[in-house]
Amino acid sequence: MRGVVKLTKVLENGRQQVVGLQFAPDFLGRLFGRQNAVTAEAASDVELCEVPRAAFERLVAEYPQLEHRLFGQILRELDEARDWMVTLGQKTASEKVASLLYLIAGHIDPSTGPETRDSTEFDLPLSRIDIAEFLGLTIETVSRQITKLRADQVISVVANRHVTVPSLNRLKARCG
Amino acid sequence: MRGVVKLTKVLENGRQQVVGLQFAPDFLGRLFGRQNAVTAEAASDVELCEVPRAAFERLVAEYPQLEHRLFGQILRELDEARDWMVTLGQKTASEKVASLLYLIAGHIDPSTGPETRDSTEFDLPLSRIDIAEFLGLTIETVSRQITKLRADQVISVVANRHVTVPSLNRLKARCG
DNA sequence: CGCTAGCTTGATCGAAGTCAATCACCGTGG
DNA sequence: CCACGGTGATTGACTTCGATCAAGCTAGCG
Repeated sequence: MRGVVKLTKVLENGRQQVVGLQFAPDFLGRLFGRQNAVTAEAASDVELCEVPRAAFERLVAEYPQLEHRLFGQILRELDEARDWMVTLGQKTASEKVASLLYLIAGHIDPSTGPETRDSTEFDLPLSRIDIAEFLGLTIETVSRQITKLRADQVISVVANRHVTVPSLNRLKARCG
Repeated sequence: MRGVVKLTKVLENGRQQVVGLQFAPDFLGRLFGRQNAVTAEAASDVELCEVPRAAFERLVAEYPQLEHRLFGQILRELDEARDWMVTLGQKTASEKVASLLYLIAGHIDPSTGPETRDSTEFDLPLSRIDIAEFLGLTIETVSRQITKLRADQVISVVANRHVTVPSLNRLKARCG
């Protein structure tokens, strides 16, 4: 209902990768008892609506339209995962950081009104560690790239978490 | 029905990322006229069964069970995409190459019988360029890592394409 | 006050990228 | 049959980007 949840996977040796962010009001959970689960963790304060698995699955089985809507969301998640694969595989560190900021800016904004504004601001739901794990970088590299973006006036940051973007297009231009 | 298809995405500047491989007998195509498409390209000789979009969508709308099966496949693809994000984000070059070989070994094998064998062999459906684009590496790095895997007796390669894996477990151990 | 957690900054190192040469394999045409 | 060019893969020398190691800095809090 509110907030940001991060989905992560770990490798035996402790390396960890954030594989997705879910913003309200997405559905969260494994359908059809599938394995290979990810770990879900609140990244900000969250408020959520819990439904017992059995009841939910009965509901889904009974109303194909509900399944259809869930299908739509999963398809969107698949597209986002693939977009992110491009970012992870092909972009430089600074492009990665810019891309993540751009992604968050686009999703977190509660004012879903006339999205014509070029400037925006938001609170980062992720720590530097989370960001590094999402981007496949170290926190030091993330920090340096944020510093650089700040030096180039692409963003400004107060209290390490609150980000102001004077021009989303300028930020987008940094995404590669 | 037969063969391997690769799904790719490109970045304006020409950088390209393979975001998925589809092995027979997967369904291939965009459901529900979604945007944000990927490019599908045959990676080996393929044989496929084409269905007109309109007829197919009518069929899906009419038989929820069909939609349910497609849902299952997409869920699997999402899991695979997320697994691959971990590989792209956290693994070293040689782990990436080993992971790709392991992935292909697991999917391409037509003998879906008693999968207890620890050794296998197959023809790579991908060129070095494709592999590099899948892994977010350069062809030179891919080549060096393959050479190293060969030197360490984890695989042997003939004619650049035919790969023999004496021990899948040994290969898996190289995946990180 | 000092302590801790999270972030930034600097110095150095190493894995992978870049540039370039060579090789192996083919199909084509003289 | 063999020279020729073309494509894809390998190998080597060098460079670079991001990781690692190591201090500081800042803010919140007991």
